[in-house]
Amino acid sequence: MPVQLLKIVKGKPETPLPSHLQKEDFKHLQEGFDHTNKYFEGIVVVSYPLTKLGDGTDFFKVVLQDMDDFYSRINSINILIYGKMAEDCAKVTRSGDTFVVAGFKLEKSPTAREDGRHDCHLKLSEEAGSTIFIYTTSKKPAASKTASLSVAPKYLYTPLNDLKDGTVVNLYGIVKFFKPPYVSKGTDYCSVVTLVDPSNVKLTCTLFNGNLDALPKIYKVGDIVRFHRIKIREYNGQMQGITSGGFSSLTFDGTVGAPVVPRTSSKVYTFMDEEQKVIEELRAWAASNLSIPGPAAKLSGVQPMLFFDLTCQLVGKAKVDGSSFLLKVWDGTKCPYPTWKVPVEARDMEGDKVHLYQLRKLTVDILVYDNHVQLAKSFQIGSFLRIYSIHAKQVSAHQDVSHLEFHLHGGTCYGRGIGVLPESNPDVKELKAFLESVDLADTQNNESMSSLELDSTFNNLTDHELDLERCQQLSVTVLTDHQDLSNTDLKTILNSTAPQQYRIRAKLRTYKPQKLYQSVKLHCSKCNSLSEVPDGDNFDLILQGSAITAPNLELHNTSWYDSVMWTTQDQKQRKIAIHFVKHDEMLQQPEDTLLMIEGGTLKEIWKLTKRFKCVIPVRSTDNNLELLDLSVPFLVQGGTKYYGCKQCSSPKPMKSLSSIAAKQEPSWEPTEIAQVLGIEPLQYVFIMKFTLVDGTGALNAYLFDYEKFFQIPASEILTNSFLQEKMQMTMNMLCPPGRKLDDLPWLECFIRSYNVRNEMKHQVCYQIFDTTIAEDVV
DNA sequence: TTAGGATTTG
Repeated sequence: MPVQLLKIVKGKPETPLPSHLQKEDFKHLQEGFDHTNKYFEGIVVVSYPLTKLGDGTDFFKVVLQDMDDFYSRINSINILIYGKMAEDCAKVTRSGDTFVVAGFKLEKSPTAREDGRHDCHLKLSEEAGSTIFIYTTSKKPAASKTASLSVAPKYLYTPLNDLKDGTVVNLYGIVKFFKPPYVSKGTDYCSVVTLVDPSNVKLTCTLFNGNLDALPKIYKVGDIVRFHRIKIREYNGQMQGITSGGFSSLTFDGTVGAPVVPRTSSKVYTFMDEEQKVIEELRAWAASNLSIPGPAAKLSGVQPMLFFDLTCQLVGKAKVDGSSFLLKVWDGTKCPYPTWKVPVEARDMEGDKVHLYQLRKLTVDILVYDNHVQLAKSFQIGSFLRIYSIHAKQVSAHQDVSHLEFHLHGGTCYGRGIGVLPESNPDVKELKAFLESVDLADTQNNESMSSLELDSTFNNLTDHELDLERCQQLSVTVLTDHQDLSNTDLKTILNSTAPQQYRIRAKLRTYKPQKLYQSVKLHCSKCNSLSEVPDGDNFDLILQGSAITAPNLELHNTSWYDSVMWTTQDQKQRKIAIHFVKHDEMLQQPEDTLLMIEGGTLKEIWKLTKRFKCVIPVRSTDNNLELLDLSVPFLVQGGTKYYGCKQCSSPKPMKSLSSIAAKQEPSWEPTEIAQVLGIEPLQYVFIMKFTLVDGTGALNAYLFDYEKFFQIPASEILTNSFLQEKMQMTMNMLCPPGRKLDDLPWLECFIRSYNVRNEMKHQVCYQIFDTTIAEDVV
C-alpha cells in the first residue's frame, strides 16, 4: 500500500518499517547518492492544499523538517507528491505528523534560494513505486480507516527564526537577557525575557502573571527555558512573545553537564528523553556559540563605579523613607573598599541583633529604591537573594578618601531587580557552605557585647578615616621577617659597601613605571632572563599561521583523548580540531578537562578557557601533536597565559601529557604540565623602581615581586581589572598623588644592597625583600 | 491592563 498510516504504541510504530529500508541522513539527500532502499524521515511542518496541475494530475506538497539535526541552518525539505498518492496523503496529513518517504526521485529544487530549504526536493508517486508511511500525532484521525489510532500527545517546537505573527507556539530558548519578576503598574507581576536559539534569532517575551510563582524561574543568563503556548505578535517590526491563556514554562540550568531538572510551578508537565536531548543540545550549542557570563562577583571582587549581580543572604532590613528601603546582606567575603553604612535607628532594623553585630564587618548596606521597595519589604530575614545590577557608586567624602555606596536604583533597566533563590539552588548551596565556613574571629575580634556596642553597630563609623589616620603614623608596609634588626637611615646605607641587608623606614617619593601594567614582566628562574609579556596580536598571527595546515586525522581519537573536528561556515572554511583529554577512559567535567585545539582563533580559545580548565593550542605533524612556537602560551588556564622560556625549554610532543592524564586525580597544574612537556615556565613578576626618602638621603630600590609585596599575583594582573584597580589603590595609598612629603605615609622595608659591575662601571643597587603591604591598607 | 531590554542622578 503506497500510503500507510502507522499506529504508535509507547512512542514506537506498532508495525515496523520493512527491513530492507535504511534511513538516509538529511545531508546525504544529494544527487550522486544511491537512494534505492533508503528512506527519509521528517516531521510535517507545512502542508499545502491539494491542487490539480494543468494536466489534471492531483498535486500535494508538504515540507518535512529533519529532526536529527533540528537546529541546523537548513533543516527542511520540500516533498512533492503526485496523482492518487497526493489525494490519499492530503486526506490524512496534519502538521506535526512524522513522514517516512521511500522510493522517491531527487531533483534540484528551483525554489531553494527563495524558501531557504534543502537545495533538492523529493518527488513521489504511485507510478514511480514510492511509499509513504505516516505516523500521525493527531488525536482525531482525519480518515475513517485510521479510527483505531491511539497516540501520545506530542508537542511541536518552533525555532525562533520560524515564528509567525498571530500564532501560539511552543519553543525552546537560551536566556540572553531577563528582568526578574517585578511589580508592574497594572495588576500583575511582569518579567521580560530575551531568548536566542541556534537559529541565532532573538525573541523578547513579555510575561505577565498575578502569581509570582507562575513566571519562569530564571536565575541567570544562560538558563534554558521551554515555553508552551506563548503568543507571538509583531511589535515595532519584530516578533515578540507574550503570555497567552495556558502559558506554562520550564527552566533549566544551562551549564553543560549539570543535572537536567526543570524548575516549574506546574504540578503536571511532560518531559521526556527527547526533551532532555534538546536541553543537552542547547547547552552544547550555547557553550561554544554564546558568551555566557562566568561566576558572579563576590563582595571581595566588587569594582567601583560598575554594576554587578550579587548572590547573598539577607541579614537585616529597614525602612529608610518613602522611596527607599535598606537591605543588609553578606556573602562571606569582605569588600576591599570602605563601604557606607546607611544611618538607621537600631529599633527600625529588622533582624537578629546578635547576628547583625557579629557580621558587622562583613555585611554591606544596599539601598533599594522605588519599584523595588515593595518586593524588598516582603523578603524574610535569612533568605538567599540575587540582586541584579547593583550600582557600586564611588563617593568622595574627603580629599583622596572615598567610599563605596551600593544602590539598586529604581526602574528595571538592564534587568535591575531582586529575586529570591530557593535553598535547592546550587549557587545557594555553595554559598551556604561557604558562609558556614567563615571564621568570624578571623575578620574581627569576637568580644562579648554590651548594649553600648550593640548601639554602635548602627552608628555611622567611618572606618576609612581611621585607616587613613593610621597610615599617617604607622607604616603602610610590614616586615615578614628579621624583626630583630633596627632601622638604618638612608645616608648611612648610601655610604656603605655592598652587599648588606638593612631595615629602613622611608617614604615613597615616586615610583616607575607609573603605568602599572608596564611593571609586569616574564622571568625565567633558570637563566634569570626577563622578557616583555607578548601581546595578543602576535598570538593571533601565530594561530592564523598554524591554522593553514589542516589537522592530521590519523592523530584523532587515541586512548587518552577524544577528538572532534569541524569546518567553519565562513569563506575561509577553516578546520578546527579539539582533543579532549580523558581520564580513566572517560571525559571529565568541563571544569576539570584539559583540551588541545588545532586551528582555533584567539577568540575561540578564550571562549573555551571560560568553560574548560586548560586549553593548549597545538598543531599536528605527520606523527605527533606538538606545541606551537614558544612566542605563544603553551597553556591557557583561567584568564592566565603561561609562557615557556625559549632558551631553556626543549618541547616534547603532546603525548607526554598522557602520563598526567593517567594519574589518579590529574590536577593539571601548570608547573606539572610544563615539566612533562619539557618547558621551562616563565613566571610573571612585577618589576618596579621605588625612590625612597627618609630626610637623610634618597635611594632607588628595585621591587621584584611575584605576589608577596602587593599580595596580588603578577600572573593575574593583566586580565583582572579588579586587581589592577586594587594595585592602583595600593600605590595611591603608598604614594598619594599631589601630597607634600610631610603628608606621605611611612613604609617599613627590608632592602639588600648588591654590586653590579661591567667593564665600564661599578654600581651598587638595592632591592626590596621580605616586605608586604599592611593588611588593612589593601 | 501591565511592558515592549538598553543603568540613577537618591
